[in-house]
Amino acid sequence: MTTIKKIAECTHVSAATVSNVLNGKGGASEAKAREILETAQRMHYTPNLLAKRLKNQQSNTIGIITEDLTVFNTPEIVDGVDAACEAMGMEIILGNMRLYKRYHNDFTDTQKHQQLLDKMVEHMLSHQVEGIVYVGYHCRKLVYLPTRITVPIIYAYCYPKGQKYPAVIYDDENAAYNLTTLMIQKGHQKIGAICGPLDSFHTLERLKGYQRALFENGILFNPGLVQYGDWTRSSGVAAAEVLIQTGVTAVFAFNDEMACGVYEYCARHTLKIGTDISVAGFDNRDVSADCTPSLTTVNLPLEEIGQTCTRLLTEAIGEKPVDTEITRLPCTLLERESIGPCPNPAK
Amino acid sequence: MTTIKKIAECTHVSAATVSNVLNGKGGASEAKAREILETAQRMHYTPNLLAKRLKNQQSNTIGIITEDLTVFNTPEIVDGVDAACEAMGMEIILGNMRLYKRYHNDFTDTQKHQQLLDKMVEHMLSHQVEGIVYVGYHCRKLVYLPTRITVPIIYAYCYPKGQKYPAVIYDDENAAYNLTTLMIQKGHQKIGAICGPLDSFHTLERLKGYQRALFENGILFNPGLVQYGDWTRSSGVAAAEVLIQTGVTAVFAFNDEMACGVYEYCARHTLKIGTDISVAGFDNRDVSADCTPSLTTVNLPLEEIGQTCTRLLTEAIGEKPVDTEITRLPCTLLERESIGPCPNPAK
DNA sequence: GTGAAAGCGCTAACAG
DNA sequence: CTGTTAGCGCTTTCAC
Repeated sequence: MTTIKKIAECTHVSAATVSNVLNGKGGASEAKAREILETAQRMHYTPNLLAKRLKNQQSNTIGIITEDLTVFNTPEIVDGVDAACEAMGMEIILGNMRLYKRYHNDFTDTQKHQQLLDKMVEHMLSHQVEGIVYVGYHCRKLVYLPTRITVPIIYAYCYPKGQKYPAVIYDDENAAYNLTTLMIQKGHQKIGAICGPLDSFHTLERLKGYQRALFENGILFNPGLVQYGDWTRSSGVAAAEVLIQTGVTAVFAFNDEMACGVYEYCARHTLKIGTDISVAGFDNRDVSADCTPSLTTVNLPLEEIGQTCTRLLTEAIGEKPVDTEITRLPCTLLERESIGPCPNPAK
Repeated sequence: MTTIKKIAECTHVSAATVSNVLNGKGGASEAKAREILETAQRMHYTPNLLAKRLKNQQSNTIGIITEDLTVFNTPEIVDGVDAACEAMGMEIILGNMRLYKRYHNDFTDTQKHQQLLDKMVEHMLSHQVEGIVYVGYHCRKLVYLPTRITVPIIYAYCYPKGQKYPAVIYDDENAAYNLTTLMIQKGHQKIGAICGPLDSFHTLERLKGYQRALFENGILFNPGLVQYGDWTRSSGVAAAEVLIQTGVTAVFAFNDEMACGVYEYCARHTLKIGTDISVAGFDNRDVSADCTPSLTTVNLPLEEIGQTCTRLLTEAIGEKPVDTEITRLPCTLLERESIGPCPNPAK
């Protein structure tokens, strides 16, 4: 381990001078400075961040707590936080609770979660983090919150009960509204919807957007055109079966997997997607770009969520007044091939 | 910030004693000890890890460098490393190079990569990591390696040129061999293969496994039954078209996406998968479980790769003799519904 | 049992 | 321009 002290010895100056030079603080003769720099290089000096931070009393680090890193949305969000941090010279430390792997969708054992979370927060605090980003693995109201936290925290892809802390999620409703509007613009009037479960936040929001688009275009909302799936492909197939028999010309599946189910149904019944029937999904999962015809879907601003969190967090760290609002980031419509004009525009 | 010193003041003992008690080192009267513990609790004492580690001269931390966190295999591997570390009281720090996002599949700009990597390693070293896991985003021979590294390093999902360092990958060949063997056991003799590009490590290995299975079962290898795709669904459709016309009864797609392409082709031509024709994929992507019929595929031991890396790394850190072998972890065959008996077992 | 002292690597304030 | 000193929070001898 090459230390400042060793360099000082070799160059016959004091540690302070070496420190100054290495940090570009000037205060050394041209010659000495060069000698020090060269020696540092030659001896492969690597500053010890632990010591530096201990001394400076600031870690320049924020903590990311993820509910589960292996769930599809999480890596992108972490990536966003990471990128933003890099850009502003901050660092991250990652704490993965592995909630999904441990408990799947069982969110009833609040106590266990609470315990895990508190341990995680404590751990982050031990690392002297200056703020924390909490990344949920699906959008929902969190019922457990850190018991004791001494730094700013911000929630991504979920939002805390009671709105005591800021949160960044995406705008489900407008995305669904835009997508439905696009279908209407293409001449579709009988548009089926394949929702997720009714108790899902996403279902509710997307349904609202769908309904608003219909309303604003003077189309009667027909509850018979709404089916409820469970986000799986097979539930999409089942819903498609029902919907297509009602004579819909377009189907809006609330996620890409269920949209694939619609594809499957159509393939079986030799309905040509984009011609005989239009289909849209949601989430922009890998498969949506790969299927044929490519699936029109909604891209989630995951990376932006991460970046926005970082920005808000650093503002909060900088003692700016924190507002505890929920920020909703817009999604982008990915118009691809699966939505075509209505085959029989005459109503 | 509650420090040991403050606790010492409050309890009228020295910092040394507080330290001893807090670390369960004994050397204090029952009464004093209890008082100290209580005070620490009450004042929400959180140990400062920076100071602790600086003093102890060991960080208990390993660094994970990922080529790109957002590529499908990476989070699982990171999760595996993380889990293993947690189990042995180690910590991780994550450094994401974002190679895929920055350059996509362009690995020609070696210099840039080299620079990024060196910066990353330097950064990790600054954090006093005791070892490094490098997570590639696809299996290949790495042409750039850290210029200077002073701690053990181990490669996951890729392997370094010249084999100077240990690596952990998975066993493509045996997985393909097992899968092909399964098809043969079900009576299939004309088995088509849809490979990835010929210059891919995965293609080569899997092809070897496929060929070995044929050979061991006395089936002539017919090059006409091998098609080359580019891992995308649409290339799977195209390959299926060719293969199925040759009269194959089973198709082994070298990834799930291309297998989905086969599904699509079959749906269009009303071929029933698992009955009229058997299909298998590789990778166990989400879609494979969701499609109908569910796709028989190969599960990649991603988490195990992470765990194995951690184990090997900690051994290396413990000064155990390091061997620089490539460890190949077995994949598991996920037998689902898409492979059925051969429709006309008479050859 | 308990505490004083020294020091991990680094920086900041101040003196020369 | 350069060095001395002190100290960040913690632990570890080694005396008492």
